[in-house]
Amino acid sequence: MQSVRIWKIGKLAVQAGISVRTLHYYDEIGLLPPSHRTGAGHRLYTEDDVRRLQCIKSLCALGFSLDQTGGLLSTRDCSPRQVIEMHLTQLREEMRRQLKLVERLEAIHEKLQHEKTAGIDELLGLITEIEMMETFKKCYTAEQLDTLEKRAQKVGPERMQEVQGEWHELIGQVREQMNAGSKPDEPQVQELAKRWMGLIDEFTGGQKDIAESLGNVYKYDPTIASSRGFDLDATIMEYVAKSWASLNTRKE
Amino acid sequence: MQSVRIWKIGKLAVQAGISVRTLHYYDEIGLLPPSHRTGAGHRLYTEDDVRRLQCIKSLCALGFSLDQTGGLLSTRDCSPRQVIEMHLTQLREEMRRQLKLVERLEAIHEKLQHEKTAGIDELLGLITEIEMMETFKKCYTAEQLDTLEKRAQKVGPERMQEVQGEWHELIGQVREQMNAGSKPDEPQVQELAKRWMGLIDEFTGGQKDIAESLGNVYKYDPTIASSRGFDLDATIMEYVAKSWASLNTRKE
DNA sequence: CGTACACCATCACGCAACGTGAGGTGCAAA
DNA sequence: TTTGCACCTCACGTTGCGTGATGGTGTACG
Repeated sequence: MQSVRIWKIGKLAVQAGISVRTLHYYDEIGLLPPSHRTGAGHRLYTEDDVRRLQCIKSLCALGFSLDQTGGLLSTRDCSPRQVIEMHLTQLREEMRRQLKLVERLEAIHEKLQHEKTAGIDELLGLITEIEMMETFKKCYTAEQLDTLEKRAQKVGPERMQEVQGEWHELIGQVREQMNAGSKPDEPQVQELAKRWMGLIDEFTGGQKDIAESLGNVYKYDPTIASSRGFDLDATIMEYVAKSWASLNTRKE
Repeated sequence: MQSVRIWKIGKLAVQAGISVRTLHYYDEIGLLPPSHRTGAGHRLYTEDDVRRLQCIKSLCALGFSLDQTGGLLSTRDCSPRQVIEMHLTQLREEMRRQLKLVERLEAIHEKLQHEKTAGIDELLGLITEIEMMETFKKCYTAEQLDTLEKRAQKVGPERMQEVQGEWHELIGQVREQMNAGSKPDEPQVQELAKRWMGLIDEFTGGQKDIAESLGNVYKYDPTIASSRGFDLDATIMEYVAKSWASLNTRKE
């Protein structure tokens, strides 16, 4: 109603639908310092401040961090197009992760319906089972999947988890050798390669086609490996393959 | 290879693919205290500890917090079914939010392609515009939407934002009166009702059908109001409606 | 036997975005 | 003058660790 409109912090908080503490915080980090203060130190916000706050709220509602928001509001010239695109791809990535989680949980939930017992141990068995199947599902035929499932049930979830630990260890050791500059045909590397192939054998029940498919999975989509927690890439797999080959050629 | 297998913290970290600090932390919060320590205080993990760690990793991978994970692992009897379901619904909720964000950003991104200028002000105009349209899109006919869009362009984004602030203020004042026990036909409440209807008028360009639809939006889906940042529910709207009605009956 | 070096230990601060008091003013009504 | 509300400035708590700082251990090697 007056020519100059001024808000104290409480009113502004109500008007913007946020808390006083939030405004304190925005002041603290320099995102929205009030244009004026009273003699007693009370914050006084002008219309410009209010507009800035609206902007901040909008950008935050789009998922930007306060830091990014501040950046967007300060750069007068630079086009926000790129920022938006980056943010968008990032969000989509996040969504994919979420979707995977939900799918996993749904699978577990469904399996839980069939099982009568609902102890924590069964739950964990199901979880490892589903994690495994999920990894393979993309590349195997139904028949192969069936074989793998039987195999997994035979060795049991504990051994599966143990094996996972051994993989981590083994991969670490191989990477060490690689970084140390060891050649693939040196004996200590060949030793690692033997353990490597041994694990694969146990895993696949010695069926070559399955082992090969497994190799392809990791070869053509390294993201799967990292999603399973493995620090694995094409160079390592090639290194081990060479080492294994050097073993076999000598034997012949 | 030996009958009793013991891991020190570094080995276990490598084997599990996590950091030493993480194991320190899990010990600190009591989630995974090692079964033994050496005389010098070095942590010694047994096979049981390793299994527990695998469980923890699995549950975390499913999106449970460390707290929830600890709970799941400690409750031997209670069925985890409910926990899973709760978590699942929560995750789905989260996904819906994410999806909304992505859609909004996509809309903004598309609009940015058409606009030549890419300053921050235009961006903010687009954002408010899209937020508005999104609210309405669910309940209006194409014709009404068109009217609303023209209306929004006419008043401009700044005024739209200002109005939003006034809404917050107004809603707060009405809620105050309600909580204070004021009757709808008391003059100060009627004053608020007048402002309320004035805002709606400005908003809708005075078209009754649009205003009515708007009322229905908020009446039948209060979640929309809260997603727009309004602390609005059916009781408040009824209260204002009564107050407005009391004004009009007196006039006649 | 000493020493070099990797590994282990315990603090303790930092991050994001505030929530939640605690303890002390400013200002207007009763 | 007292009450009471709105405001102020610390300052600690949240989650899941990362990243040093500083100092003790354990073992392999000369």
